[in-house]
Amino acid sequence: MQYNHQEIEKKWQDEWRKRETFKAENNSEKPKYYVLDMFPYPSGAGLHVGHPLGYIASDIYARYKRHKGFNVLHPQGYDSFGLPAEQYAIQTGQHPAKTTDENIKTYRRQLDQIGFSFDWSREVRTSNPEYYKWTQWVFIQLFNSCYCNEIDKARPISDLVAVFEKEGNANCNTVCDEDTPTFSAEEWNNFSEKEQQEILLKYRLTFLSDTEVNWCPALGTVLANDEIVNGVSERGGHPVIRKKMTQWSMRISAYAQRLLDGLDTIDWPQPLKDSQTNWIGRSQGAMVEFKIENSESKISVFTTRPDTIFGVSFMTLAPEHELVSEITTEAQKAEVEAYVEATAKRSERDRMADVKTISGAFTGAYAIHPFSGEKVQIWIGDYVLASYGTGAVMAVPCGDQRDYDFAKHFGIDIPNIFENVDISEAAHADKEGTVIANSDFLSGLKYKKALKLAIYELEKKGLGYGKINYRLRDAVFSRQRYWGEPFPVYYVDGMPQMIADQHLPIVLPEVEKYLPTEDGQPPLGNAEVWAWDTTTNSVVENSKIDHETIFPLELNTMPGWAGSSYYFNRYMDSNNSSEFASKEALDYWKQVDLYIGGSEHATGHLLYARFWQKFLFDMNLVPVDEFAKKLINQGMILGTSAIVYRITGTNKYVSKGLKDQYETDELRVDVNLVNNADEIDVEELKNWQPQFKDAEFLLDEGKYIVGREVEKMSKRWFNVVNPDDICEEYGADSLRLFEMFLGPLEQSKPWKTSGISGVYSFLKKLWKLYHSSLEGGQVGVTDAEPTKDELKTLHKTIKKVEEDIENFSFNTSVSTFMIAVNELTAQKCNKRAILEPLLILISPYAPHIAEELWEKLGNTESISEADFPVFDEKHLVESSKNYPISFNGKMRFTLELSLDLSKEEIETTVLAHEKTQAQLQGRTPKKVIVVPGKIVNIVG
RNA sequence: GCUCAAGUGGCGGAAUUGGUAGACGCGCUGGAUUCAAAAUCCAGUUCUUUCGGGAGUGUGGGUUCGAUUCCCACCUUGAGUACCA
Repeated sequence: MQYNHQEIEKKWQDEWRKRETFKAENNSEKPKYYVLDMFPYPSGAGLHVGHPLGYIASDIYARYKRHKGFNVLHPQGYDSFGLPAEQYAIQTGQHPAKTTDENIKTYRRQLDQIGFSFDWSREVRTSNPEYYKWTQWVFIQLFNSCYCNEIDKARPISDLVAVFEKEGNANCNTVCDEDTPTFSAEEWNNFSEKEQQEILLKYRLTFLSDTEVNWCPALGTVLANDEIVNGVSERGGHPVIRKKMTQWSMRISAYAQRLLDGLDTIDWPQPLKDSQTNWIGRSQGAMVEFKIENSESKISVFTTRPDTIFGVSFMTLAPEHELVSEITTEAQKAEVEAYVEATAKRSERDRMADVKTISGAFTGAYAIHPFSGEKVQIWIGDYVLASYGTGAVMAVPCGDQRDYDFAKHFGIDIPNIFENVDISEAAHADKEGTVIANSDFLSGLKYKKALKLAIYELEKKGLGYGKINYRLRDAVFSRQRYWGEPFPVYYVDGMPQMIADQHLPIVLPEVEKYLPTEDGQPPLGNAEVWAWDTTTNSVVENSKIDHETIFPLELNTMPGWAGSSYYFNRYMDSNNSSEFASKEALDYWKQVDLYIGGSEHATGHLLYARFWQKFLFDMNLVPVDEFAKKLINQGMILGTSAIVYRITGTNKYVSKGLKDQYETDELRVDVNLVNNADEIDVEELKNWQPQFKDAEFLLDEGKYIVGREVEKMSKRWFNVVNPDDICEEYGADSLRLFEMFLGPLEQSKPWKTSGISGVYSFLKKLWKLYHSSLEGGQVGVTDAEPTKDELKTLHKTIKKVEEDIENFSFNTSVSTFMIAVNELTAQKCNKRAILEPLLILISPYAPHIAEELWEKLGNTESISEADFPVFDEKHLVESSKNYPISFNGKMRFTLELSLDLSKEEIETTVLAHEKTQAQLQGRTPKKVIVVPGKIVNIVG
């Protein structure tokens, strides 16, 4: 009987679906284990072989955990809001919901054919109203909360209102906007409703504000910082400019410290933690206030080096700083204005790319040094960023290279405040070991002491205070797009109002066009039925808006990361329509035990999701404040592009070996036309694209050999390999084994279809091993006692595979299986006691063939119900072993020694052997000393 | 620039409480089977050699009886980040 992967795989996929084999219950005697993949965005292109890598790994782990007696939750869903469906809609008029639905069907078919053990009864789709109802609900919870520094957690905004009514906000330690005014209880109570709402917006965890945003004109929308790469949009690579807009934001900065601290409690990859730490960017220092000569205004600066304050010889403001126009003197006005205008014109990208050119202008104004009272020039310069700290710096040219360069360039003084340090060539930025000099009360002190004393003196004199600054900005939450979650928000007199929970979801309205409106409104501005009737609590036609009972609804939608920031909680109880998950379900599953996904989400999804989880935890809505205990980043599978060489200016193509004889252009061609030996079928190529139809090909020994290039799998490089083709030809089990066999999970590696024949022939051998043990194709395994060698093979395999899975080294267990099958085939093993446990070991990796053979061995239950075999060391114990013997690390031989020899006996045996060796080689025997160790060590 | 990760045959990679480097697979070579091919099976495959051996895990040092593994310096590659005061 032949191994027919197509028949077997279809049979078991149907069977698993019918039997609901992988359905998880929300209560069980067994311990729980939650294995999650980052859910996919269902793109129109479908899956390529790179996508399932992480899913295969998590599936192996989930199946392994089931064998180990856990109640495993392993769900899957779709992150189905997103830009590509919307752009397709703009081009074709096709509703994004329809496109998305079709794409999901393709994804589901592709996922099913790989044989994943997902519990599909819990599927979520972020674009489903039943799902985004809860996204809107979380948004409302955030709106109704603020962050209290006193108890270091979020609390209801109503608590804050109570405080304001009683004592105003003077002593209120709650996170808020920097421009929040101070008021008394009396003032608060006298504020109008609108004024009160405006104040509260400065405290809410999601709030409206005029923010300078990253506006991408080509996409017609704003982008978050993590959606911008090298100054252009991550998607499409369009330029991004700064623009002021009224936007919803999330006050993630309130959680900066807890997001940092939480990293110590979770088992995530160090590089990922590092990049989150970097992104949050904590720096400890002080705020210092500088008075301005002949002015009421003051400049506050943030510095990490208050110990160097006596080295200040000038100050620099960002060109956008609000004091620039106020303090500039008549004489300098023209120069300063010209400079401000010039920098405004430069895009963010130019400014970033060009860090070497030093530019700036003197304002003519002077600040007063807080300690020495000396006059200090105030400059503006674009090396100071408006968006970090206060947008102003105290420049210490002797201690900071940028200040140094600026001072050198404009001929400003560079006072030296370090003992025995040469600053004629460059600034001295080292902290350790440096002694401060020429610094009044700080002179003679080292960095640590000087820092403390400087802050102490600043605070004592009321000139400043110690402060921790974070790079992490609040996250803009509004997108000018159609295909996203609508906000549950309407506007009364310009102030946002939340729609009550019981009226959710607010469903995305129909529009005729998916583009922004002509007057620049977001696409929802095209909707005709998009107003809120407060009497009926329903969405009604815009034409009815009267600003008395019927009000306009929010036109922006939520960003892509909204729906993905809590979905892991929703899976625990995804069909619950009255709560986002029941308390029982949340308390049972608690958090994700193993999360697998790409590292590209380090400062996006993974940071936002941690933020929401902490908020939900503060509000007692979830039981733990980190959503994923362990996380693994799977590497990317890269494509191996095929390149043909066209002789420049002609339609002639030369084989790779001949290309150096000509001047050629490189063109990528469909990788599927190339065979394992890098040879392309010229006839197929001619039919592939019209440009090759009449082309001439210069062959090398009758073959056209292509060049190869490893790069990201992408349609535009024609290097995409479709898993459908692989499953068709080799089967899902081969695909799964091969993807694991390619290399370490976390590493990026190129796909080369040629290698798959190895795992495919392994499966055929496995099939054969079981069939030669079955008499007449039926039951033939014997219940006879296995031999020592058979037991050794089995237990060695159990040990290795168990270790491999626990360490996520899935690549090496595939080798282990191959060795085991080869050994058992050689031993002609037909013992049930060996063959059954072996199948269980293999089943997480190659579940279909394992199920089929399991059934053939006479089992009626699914193999996924079987217990993982128990390793027994006694089968591996040997009586003797070959030991390496070395003399001075030079000469080596091996000697079989009994395991229970004493040290003296070993010495005698080795010496005897050495004597024989020496005699044979005609030399004098060396002295032998036994050095204790795992392996016997002998030194001459 | 800074942070992190990684450098092992023709290729993907294995081996790390320091102990026979190159498991396993691909590719390649030879053989068996076949009219032939595919498939399958067997043998070989780090380099070098005067067939005794010698060299060998990016480079140069160090620790050790012994280093792919530990330490120092350097080189290369990849990833992230970037005027963060």
